[in-house]
Amino acid sequence: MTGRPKTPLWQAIARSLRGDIADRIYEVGDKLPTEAQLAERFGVNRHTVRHAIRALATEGLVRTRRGAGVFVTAAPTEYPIGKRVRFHQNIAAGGQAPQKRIFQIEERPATASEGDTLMVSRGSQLCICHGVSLANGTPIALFSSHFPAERLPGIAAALTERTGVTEAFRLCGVSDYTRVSTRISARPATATQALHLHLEEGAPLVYSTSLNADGQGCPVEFGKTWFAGDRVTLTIDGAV
Amino acid sequence: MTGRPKTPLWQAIARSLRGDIADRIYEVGDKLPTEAQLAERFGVNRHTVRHAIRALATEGLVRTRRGAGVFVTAAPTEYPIGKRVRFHQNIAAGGQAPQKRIFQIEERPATASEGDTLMVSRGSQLCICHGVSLANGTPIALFSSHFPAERLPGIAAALTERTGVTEAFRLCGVSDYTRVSTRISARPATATQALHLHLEEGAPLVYSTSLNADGQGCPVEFGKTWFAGDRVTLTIDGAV
DNA sequence: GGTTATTTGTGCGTATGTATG
DNA sequence: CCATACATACGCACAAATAAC
Repeated sequence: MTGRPKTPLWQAIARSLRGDIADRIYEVGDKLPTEAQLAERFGVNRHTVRHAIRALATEGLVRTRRGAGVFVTAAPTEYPIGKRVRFHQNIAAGGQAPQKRIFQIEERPATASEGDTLMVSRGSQLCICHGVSLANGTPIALFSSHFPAERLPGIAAALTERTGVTEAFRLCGVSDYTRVSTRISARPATATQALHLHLEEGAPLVYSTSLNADGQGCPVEFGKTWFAGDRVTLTIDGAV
Repeated sequence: MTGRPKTPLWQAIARSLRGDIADRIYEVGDKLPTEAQLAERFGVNRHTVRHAIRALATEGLVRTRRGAGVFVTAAPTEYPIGKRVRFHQNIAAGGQAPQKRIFQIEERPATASEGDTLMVSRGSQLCICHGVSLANGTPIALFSSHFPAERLPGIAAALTERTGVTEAFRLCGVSDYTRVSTRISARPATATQALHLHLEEGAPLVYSTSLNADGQGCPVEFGKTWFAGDRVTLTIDGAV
């Protein structure tokens, strides 16, 4: 034959439909084309389309109603990236309930490269916060935030008391902060990452590193974030 | 034992080192820690580290010199995203040779959603350009650019003659254009995408959709881009 | 320029888990 | 159930190239 289609047809179709939902070709609440129409579009049997739709339904992306059709119930979370990136605001603005779960708060001296990015001397104490971000109860990202502990007295305690980073910063005397830079690439999920994000090992993640600074341009946070690739869309407004 | 490490140790180590290079923890030209040091850091035998390094060497990321050490020879391409995104300038600014290969130029009427984003009526003619972008000869991204043909007379011919989109626009009377919005997520590579990008099927891609408009804010291009996740890092300057 | 310590490259032996027949 | 083959992983020893003194 032509080649060998390693991926089953129904998976390819599910992926295609998933992409259409992520691209807002089908908005939340929209009715998908009928199974017969989809079967014709993809050139497959209706059973194959049904298999794909069943997969999307178990993922919670669509809901089927007998006699009515298939309806989009959820779409990837929009996550705006700009000068002011606030997790809670970002998620809440999309009409979803933001939530954070902290795994561990670690304190250790900075390595040379960590010190460079945060503009502190090597060996200066760091406070590192590992956890997961959720929207509407489903995990969307893993994060590990690096804070310069000596510049932010009491940051570790503030992070455990308050859920938001913004509030924790305020307790440490940082009234405002802005995003200096963001770097984005894609990585496969490790076994442990997949576990926490409820994904398969090797599933594509959006890996982002970011630097936040206070009003004087002094770095206050260096963050690494692993977004579940099919559950989040980072958006960048041209104006930023 | 604890769990079952499905992925081989040497692959996990290779991935970790690959990430460190992408994060610029080890810059191009830097010497990696010795095999003995890495073996101690990862808690494995030196042979296992060697296996990982061999994998990185075949990828062209590092080069080994007996008696001297292991040196970083390449790192992911930096691709700045901002108000003015120009492929050739982006790649050239990083000291790499930009190149483009066009697979097909297609002309067909716009669907309803395509018309919405490009602000043309449904059924209005579109010019769609499929191809691959390369840096230093290695493919880094697949793209399909959608142009409103009626707004840009002669765009199809201009795209075949000139390599750059910027020059093609100029031929059609668009002297300048800026990035209106960018949307980013991660997707696994399909079989055909993997083929063109020289990746494994399912490898993580950064999937980006973008909208460019002319000086009057009139959309002139809607683009979809699939970046090879481990070969590109999108960077967003806070100031843009 | 020669000596020495460091570092990669190579070889062999052992053990384990997994897939195949 | 057993034999075989293969990939993974560890341990030890030594050769060869490099760099530093």
